[in-house]
Amino acid sequence: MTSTEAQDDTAARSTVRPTRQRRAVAAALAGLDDFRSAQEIHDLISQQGGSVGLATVYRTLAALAEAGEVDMLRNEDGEAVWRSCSDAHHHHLVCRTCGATVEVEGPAVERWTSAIAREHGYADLSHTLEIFGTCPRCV
Amino acid sequence: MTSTEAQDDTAARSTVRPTRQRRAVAAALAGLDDFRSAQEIHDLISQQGGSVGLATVYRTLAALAEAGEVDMLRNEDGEAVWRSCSDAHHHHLVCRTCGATVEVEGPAVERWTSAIAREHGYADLSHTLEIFGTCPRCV
DNA sequence: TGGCAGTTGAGAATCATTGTCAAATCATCT
DNA sequence: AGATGATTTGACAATGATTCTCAACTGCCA
Ligand SMILES: [Zn+2]
Ligand SMILES: [Zn+2]
Ligand SMILES: [Zn+2]
Ligand SMILES: [Zn+2]
Repeated sequence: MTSTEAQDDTAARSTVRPTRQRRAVAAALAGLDDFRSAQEIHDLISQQGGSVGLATVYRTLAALAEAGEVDMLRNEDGEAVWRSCSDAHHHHLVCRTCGATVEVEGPAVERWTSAIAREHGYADLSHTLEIFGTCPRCV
Repeated sequence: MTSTEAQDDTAARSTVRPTRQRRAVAAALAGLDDFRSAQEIHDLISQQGGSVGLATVYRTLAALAEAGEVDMLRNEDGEAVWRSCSDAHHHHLVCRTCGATVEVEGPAVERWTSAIAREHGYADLSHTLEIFGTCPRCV
């Protein structure tokens, strides 16, 4: 996950309805512990008898990520994958085979990145830090 | 950049010719200090009177990255961008506006990621760590 | 100079992601 | 309930980056 959060959203007036589709996506994510692509989440919902358009899955995932409800990162192939995580800022140790994830925290790393960036005069920071590997179950 | 390097390449017999196209791509990279997309590098070569097919630019960049000659990372939009860097393993502080880059090293971070991963039984590791921001010149 | 593996480029093909827009839903107010 | 207006959805088109295809071309070396 990145460290910058989109907060403003000038049109803070708009209602966000908890529709059947959005509940389905949220439920699918809640039932998972791994990072999954939009396509996989879409398929999962279908397999469970649900029916949500792929575009809606993308829109919902984007909204959830925007709201900080889920984390999105790009796997080694550049594809976006999502997962519902804890609230606190953290990073991930992800199995590149099955997506199994471990949330990790590194206060020292956070401080280090800020210091480095500031030192070089960079502002409006964000950072990505993900560890990929093969989990014990995937040999 | 990631920490794993592709080494084997079973067909280690193949010759790698220093063609006009490959030289053009290498030269373009040498004349840059920022991370750029394949398209940008392609355009740059064209502007300087050169002519190299976009597919060849992609192929050459992939080969150079494979050989460790250049670093490839994905910007916040998920696009792949390349840059010729120093040999040692390092990470980057990148301006999300102009691509201006500062190479950074963090031995402590390297140790930390390895420890965390090992601790959870993950093998065959690699990691990504990039810091994005707005450089001094881009306000 | 011939032969050939390695290379190239134009264009098609993939594929993830986003845009379009009419139809469907929902919330609210008579 | 019925009307009304905003929000949401989904089928499908459109993008855009990256890869694939394959016939033509080239660098190398006997
Ligand atoms: Zn696994
Ligand atoms: Zn962090
Ligand atoms: Zn800049
Ligand atoms: Zn590192």
